[in-house]
Amino acid sequence: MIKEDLIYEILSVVEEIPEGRVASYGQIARLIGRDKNSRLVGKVLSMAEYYGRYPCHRVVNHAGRTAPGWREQRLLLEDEGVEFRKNGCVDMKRFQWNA
DNA sequence: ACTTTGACCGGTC
DNA sequence: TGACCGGCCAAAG
Repeated sequence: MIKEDLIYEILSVVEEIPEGRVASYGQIARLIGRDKNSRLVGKVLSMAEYYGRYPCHRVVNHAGRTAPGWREQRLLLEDEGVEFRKNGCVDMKRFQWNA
């Protein structure tokens, strides 16, 4: 089990990510004052569907890599205008959300 | 109490 | 970017 308050904090931040923008796990972790818990953020997001409808597809790792085993994520982002490089990574330089 | 496991991160080269 | 590496920390076994 993961603490409810932690889940709420993470999801409330994810909810703020604007369309056509992406955020990294570490970035989320920092925004909730837990800069060292980026891995937990990923864990929570992996079950985000269970807690409600959140734009969890706008979260990638620091290199701009999309989540493993989730092919749809890339399409969802492209629909919002986020561009990918040949290697399959988001162009963080241009699309990372500056909160 | 100890070990392993993750949708991870920041230096450094 | 990319590869390599040591660090992080809650959870589950």
